[in-house]
Amino acid sequence: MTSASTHAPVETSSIAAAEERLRAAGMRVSAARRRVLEVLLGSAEPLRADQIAEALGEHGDISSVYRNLERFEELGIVRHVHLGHAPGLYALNTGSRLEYLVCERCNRVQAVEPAALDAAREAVRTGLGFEARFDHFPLAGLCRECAAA
Amino acid sequence: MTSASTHAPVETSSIAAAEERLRAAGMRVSAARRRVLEVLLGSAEPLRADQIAEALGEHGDISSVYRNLERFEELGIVRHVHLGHAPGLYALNTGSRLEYLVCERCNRVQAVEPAALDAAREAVRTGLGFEARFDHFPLAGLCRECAAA
DNA sequence: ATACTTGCAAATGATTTGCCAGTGT
DNA sequence: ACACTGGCAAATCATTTGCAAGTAT
Repeated sequence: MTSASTHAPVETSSIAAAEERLRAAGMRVSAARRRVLEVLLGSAEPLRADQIAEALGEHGDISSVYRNLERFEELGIVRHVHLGHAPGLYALNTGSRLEYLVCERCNRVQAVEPAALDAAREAVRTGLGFEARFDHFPLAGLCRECAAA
Repeated sequence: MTSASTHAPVETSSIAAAEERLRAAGMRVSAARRRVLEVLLGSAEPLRADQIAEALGEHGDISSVYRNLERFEELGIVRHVHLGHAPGLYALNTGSRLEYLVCERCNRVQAVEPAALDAAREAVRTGLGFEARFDHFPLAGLCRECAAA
């Protein structure tokens, strides 16, 4: 693997691959960066920047966290989502990127495989020539329960 | 960004209706409120709170603008949209509510009639039991031009 | 050695809140 | 009169930036 491409998703759950990508980009592998990656890897769900900073302990500085998340994102190591009005949520960029539905009434978040929204995507593409994505900004509306009311 | 002051005839009907709603709710019809309504009525596109405050002139106070927009929204007189990362945009709540598409690459905003997204809405409803809405949070993705690249 | 990074403070942008004088009813 | 409002300052929340000291390579 000598690829110099920087935007292919990280196909691994290991930190080592991310570190290699950092070095390949001429960036340094610091303890703070390793810890951020560990925290993200250890979480089942996307996290807020302040949650990550807190998880880093006493030395968790939120501005450094934001800075590193931004750099990780430029390298394709990390992705973030905006669910409703809430602050951004960050996660490792694994191969399987989920898409999200958010209920505007109960605020419940539903994560689905992209295939679940392919029909809708196709409808938008054929109707408006627009390629819909629900992995950064979610699809908003009313969940089944709230729509009933 | 359209000029709020206009030489075109102002439709006072919707303002009058809004004022009536205010009175019905036990709220007062102040000069500041009337002016906010006039500014919104005079604009072809939704406006940011600071644009409204500026349009009010020297004594345009943004916190009052936010407070009044919030109250207007509770009464159904006004509604707001979040287009991408930008601040909220406010408009009078007319009968015809548009839905929005935002390109994540070029940030272009496309306003469409709800019918244009009915096929997509139907696909989401039948597939996931979710009632999609694109009038508060827009549909994000890539516009035709950006999708080509 | 020398960039790159960190941590802290301070700035920013959007929105909200506290307070009190002012005004609509 | 009286409660509701407006304006101003200050607070909040999420995020960004400046900078001096620290560290990876």
